[in-house]
Amino acid sequence: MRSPEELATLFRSSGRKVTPQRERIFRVLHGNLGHPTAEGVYAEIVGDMPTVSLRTVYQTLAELADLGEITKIDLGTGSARFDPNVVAHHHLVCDDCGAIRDVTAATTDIRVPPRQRDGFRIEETEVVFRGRCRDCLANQPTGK
Amino acid sequence: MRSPEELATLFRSSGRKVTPQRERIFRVLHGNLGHPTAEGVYAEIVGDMPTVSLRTVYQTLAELADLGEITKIDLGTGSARFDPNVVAHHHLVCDDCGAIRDVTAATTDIRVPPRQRDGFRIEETEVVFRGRCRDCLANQPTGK
DNA sequence: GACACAAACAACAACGATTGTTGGTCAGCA
DNA sequence: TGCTGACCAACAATCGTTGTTGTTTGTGTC
Repeated sequence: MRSPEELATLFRSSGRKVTPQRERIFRVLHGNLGHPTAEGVYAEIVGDMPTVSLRTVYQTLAELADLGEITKIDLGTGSARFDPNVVAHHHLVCDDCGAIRDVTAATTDIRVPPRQRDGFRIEETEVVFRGRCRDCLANQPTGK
Repeated sequence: MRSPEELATLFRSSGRKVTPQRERIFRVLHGNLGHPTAEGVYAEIVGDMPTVSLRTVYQTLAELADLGEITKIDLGTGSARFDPNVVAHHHLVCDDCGAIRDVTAATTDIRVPPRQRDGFRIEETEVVFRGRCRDCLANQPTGK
C-alpha cells in the first residue's frame, strides 16, 4: 500500500475525509508485515488515542480494501486479517498460534485442466501452507 | 468418507453411540459433492426429522472430522463447510454465490524455498482458486 | 427382555467477530 | 466563518458456532 500521505490524498480525491483516526490507522498499517486483525489495529491505537472505536477501524479497513490498498484475508484463524502487501504472494499459516507469514517466491505455475474448470473463470489463485511456525515448534517439540 | 454402515460401526467401536439423528447425517453426507454447511445439512434433515437440533449437527460433524472421515474447510464464505472427500484435492470458490467445486488434478510440486520457510514446518498445502462459476457468469455476463 | 449408565439429545444462552443504527461532531469547501 | 454531508463513538443486532443443563436413549450386561 502507499504511504500515509498518499493515502490521505487518495481519500480526499475520492470524496472521503481524512480524520486523525484514519491517519493513525494508515500509519499503523504502513509497512506492517504482521497481518494484523481489526482488533489488533485497534489495540495498537487505543492506548494513546482513546477516542477511537473498533467500528471506525473496521470501517476504515473496509474502505482501504475497496480502494485496493490492502487485502482482507480470511485464512480460518477466527478473524479476518488485513495485509498491506498487495503484490501477489501466498501465506504460511501456523495452526497453533495463527501467525501468518508471507511467501513471495513460492509456486510454479498452478493450473487447472479445462475439463475440471467447467466454465469457471479463475480470477485469483491463492496458496495456503499450513503447519507450525518455528516458535510453536520450539514450545512443543514433540508436535501436536 | 466411508459408508453410513461403516461409520456406524466405527462410531460404536470408538465408544460413541449411533442414534437416528447421526445415521441420518451420515446418509446426507455420503457421496455429497456439494460441500454443505452445518446449516445446510440441518435444513436437509429437519423437514422429515423435526426432532433434530442444529447443535447436534455441529456436534456430529465435529466428531466425523475428529475421526478423519470428513474435512472442515473454511474458505471465507461466511460459514465453515464440510467435505466428505478426504483425498487430497483443492477447491474452486465462486466469489459470487460461494459455490465450491473440487479440483483433483491440479498442481503438483508447490514448494517454498527453505530461506522463506524460516523454521516453519509445512504440514499441508491447500490451493484456493477464486473467481466466478459458470452459473454466475451466465447471470452477469459483463463480469463483476 | 430388563437394567444401569454414560453418551447424546433438544433447548436454550453465550460467545467472538462483524455490521447496522443513530444522534452528535467535524473536515473541507464556499 | 458557516454549511453540509461524511465521519465519529456508542450502542444494539446479527451470524455462525459452542457452552450448559436437565432429560432421553443407545448399548453392554445380566
